[in-house]
Amino acid sequence: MSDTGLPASLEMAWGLRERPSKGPKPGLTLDAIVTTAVQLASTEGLAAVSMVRVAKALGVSTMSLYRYVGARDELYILMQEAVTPPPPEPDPTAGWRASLTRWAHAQRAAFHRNLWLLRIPISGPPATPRSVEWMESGLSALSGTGLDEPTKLGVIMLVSGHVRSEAMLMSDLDAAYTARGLAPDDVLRRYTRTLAHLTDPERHPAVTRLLDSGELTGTEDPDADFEFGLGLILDGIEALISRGPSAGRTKPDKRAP
Amino acid sequence: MSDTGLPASLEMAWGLRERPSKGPKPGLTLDAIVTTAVQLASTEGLAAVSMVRVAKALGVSTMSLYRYVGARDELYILMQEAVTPPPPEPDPTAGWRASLTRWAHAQRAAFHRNLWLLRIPISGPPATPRSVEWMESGLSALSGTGLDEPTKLGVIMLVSGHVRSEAMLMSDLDAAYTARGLAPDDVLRRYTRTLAHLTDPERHPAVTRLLDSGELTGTEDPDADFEFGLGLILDGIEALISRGPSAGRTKPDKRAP
DNA sequence: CTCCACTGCGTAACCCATACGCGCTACTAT
DNA sequence: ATAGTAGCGCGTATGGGTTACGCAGTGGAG
Repeated sequence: MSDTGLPASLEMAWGLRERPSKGPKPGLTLDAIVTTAVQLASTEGLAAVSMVRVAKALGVSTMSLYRYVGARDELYILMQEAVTPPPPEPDPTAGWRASLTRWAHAQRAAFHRNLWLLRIPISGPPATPRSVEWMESGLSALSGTGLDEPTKLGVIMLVSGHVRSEAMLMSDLDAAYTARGLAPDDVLRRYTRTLAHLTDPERHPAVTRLLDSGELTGTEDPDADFEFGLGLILDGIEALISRGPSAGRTKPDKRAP
Repeated sequence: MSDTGLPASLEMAWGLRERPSKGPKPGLTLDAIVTTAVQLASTEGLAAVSMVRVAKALGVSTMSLYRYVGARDELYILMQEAVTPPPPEPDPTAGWRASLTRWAHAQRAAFHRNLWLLRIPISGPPATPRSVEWMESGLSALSGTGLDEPTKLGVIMLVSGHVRSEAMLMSDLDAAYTARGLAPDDVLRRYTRTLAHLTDPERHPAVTRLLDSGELTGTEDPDADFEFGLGLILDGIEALISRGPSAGRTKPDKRAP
């Protein structure tokens, strides 16, 4: 009946389960484990977060951790949950556009604060308290737009997809210059040079034009890039909304092929 | 001078390097290795592609592979390159919107054909022949729009970000139901039920409204979702273009803070 | 005909996740 | 009080992985 199908540690996160009070006093806390793992990820990247390393950092044996966490992937989810801040407070006076903009920026900030988040492989739909809070927050930013519910969902998924994309780019760049010992600018400069070597003005006229234009803002000014894309998306949403409340998403009624 | 900084196998992909003709005849080809790896990924997922497994499938020892490929990540890149089709032929009669739409669809199709592609961790900017071809193709779709070069780049990155996002969702869903033995629909149904259990109409009114609406098209009809998002983005681009050629991307001249 | 660049590969060092079961602890029900 | 038992930490073992290193042989270049 009330079986959520969720792992035990996640049910704890939802407050559905207490730690039992039977056996010997636990020497560890889920919190301590997750905090240590997060610290490790912040300083050495997600790849450094292995059960062995976390246990060593806590001064316990590897297998102890499995009393608290079902598997490594579960630990990853808990780490994500731990560093994800609550969504911004709703501002009833603000319109949908301002609200959604704030929502997107907050989400982006969270990713940028912990770039390793983007390295966590997603294994299923979000089922943590925080992720549902963010979903709630995003949806409610669109109340008053007259869009129907599934369309709202489509909109916030589009926006958060954009956020993820841009943050992923940052994460990649970060990984690239963490691997070698280079500065971010160096990586980009080196890349531009390499590209210039490899491209052929004949076969790649457009790329050549871009390189010749000098201003490779590609990833140089991430803020501007993000803002630019978000602006375009919001413009598209605006067009959708003003097209009338009934428009919604045209459900293509599949005719027989 | 002509040092690209690229790994040897990638330089081969660009045709910059021949296999030397000295020692004993190579018993393997890069092609054979990559093909085997791709096959393995298609049938058992990217996680099954280990040097050990690939070597075993080829009937050679593990270490032999390292004569052809510098590291596992390099093999991943070569796999990506191998399965990525060339971008669609440009159609000079088509406008930018049709061209870009075709471009996006082709890219999406490539991802959907090989969902494991999305599981490859990106470690740097794209530097393979195919990825440059796609870049070229995307940029040239926007010639005639009057946008300046960096803006064009921003636009195609936005679009391909959307493609990636949607495909990633598919890949996640796929991973979820490959892991357990469930059908895709079951995963979604189960998720909806779980979410309904966990959410509280008081704390999550908007999510509840969504769930009550019945039509959880969230990931149910991926095509429609993708089309919807792409349409919004293209609308945004259209607005940008018609705003005038000089508009470009407003470069925020950073005033002193 | 000699040289040596290049071949495949065996070995081994080093990571990792996790199943299983032991000895023990301390709460709960009697 | 006391027995029962759920829960604890952890040692051991299994089975996976990547990759450095160096050997013995090969065959084209000089």
